[in-house]
Amino acid sequence: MAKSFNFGEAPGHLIRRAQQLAVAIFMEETSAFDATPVQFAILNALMDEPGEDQITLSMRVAFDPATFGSVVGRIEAKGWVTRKADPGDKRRKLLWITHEGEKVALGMKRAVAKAQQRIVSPLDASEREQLSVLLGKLVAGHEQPAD
Amino acid sequence: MAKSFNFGEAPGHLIRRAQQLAVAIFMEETSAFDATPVQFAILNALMDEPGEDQITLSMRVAFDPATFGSVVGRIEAKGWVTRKADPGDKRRKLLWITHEGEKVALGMKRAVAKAQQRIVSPLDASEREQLSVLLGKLVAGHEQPAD
DNA sequence: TAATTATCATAAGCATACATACTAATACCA
DNA sequence: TGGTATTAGTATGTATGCTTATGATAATTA
Repeated sequence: MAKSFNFGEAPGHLIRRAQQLAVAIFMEETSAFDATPVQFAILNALMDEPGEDQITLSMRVAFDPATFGSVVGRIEAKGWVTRKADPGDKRRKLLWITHEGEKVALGMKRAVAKAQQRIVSPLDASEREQLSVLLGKLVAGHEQPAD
Repeated sequence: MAKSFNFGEAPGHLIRRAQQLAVAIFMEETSAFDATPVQFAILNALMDEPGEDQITLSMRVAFDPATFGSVVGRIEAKGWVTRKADPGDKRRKLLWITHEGEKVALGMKRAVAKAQQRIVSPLDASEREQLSVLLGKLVAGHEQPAD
């Protein structure tokens, strides 16, 4: 009986490794663009919901609100989004994707799709489906309950 | 046909969410200890392979070697590990877990095990097994090939 | 053996994450 | 309506994670 905990096969470790791979592949496929996964996700979400405020958007894409502001600051500096104060609630800042930002996001779509495919490429079609279902269930199962 | 990419169901996004959850649960379960997941993993690995050098160890636990040094610096400051220059190869620094560090790691074992269980708690036994197999295959499939 | 190349480690810079604290503004409630 | 609780956003500090650069040391090769 080993003293150490068998970390290598623990779900937490496997998930972390998978995350490492996913990010690396994403960056590789989208290297022609100057955007990180998080930045793409924000642009992408803003195409669906232009004019959304930061907090709502950060929750929709499951990002930490505190970090979110600085990320938005970076893509704002690149001219991809615009921040405007909400006239009705001066605390809120509403986000709009610019023409330029939309062009970037649309241009990245193909590369992102390919990255997603590459991530699961070691698995066959049936296994990919299983993995999605299992991860979906895992994530959903932790969302509601205060466990 | 939506303009945006459906990020929410993409494997990359699900993996990121799962990773968020896993870290959060880990931190919750081990909050009584002053160690992060990465720090625990290093201590844990050092119990199996005392006297290993940083590069070898960082690869064994799949961490970025560049970051690894600073993490080790932090746990060294806590008195949990010791760094000694390798007399045979002055480039290398060998790592040893201290008595104190071993006590911490052993003390955390139970909490870590519970965290790992909680992570997969939304799944039943068969699903947990499936997830491990699938993630294992995913990770292994990306290890060798220069794809 | 000298020159080249590879390796270990650290440093610096950028990009997440997350907790906490703080300001400003809004909502709610007695 | 006055006071309190919430909420949006930012700031701060800590901890990863990755890339690139650099220094020191080894290993290899011409």
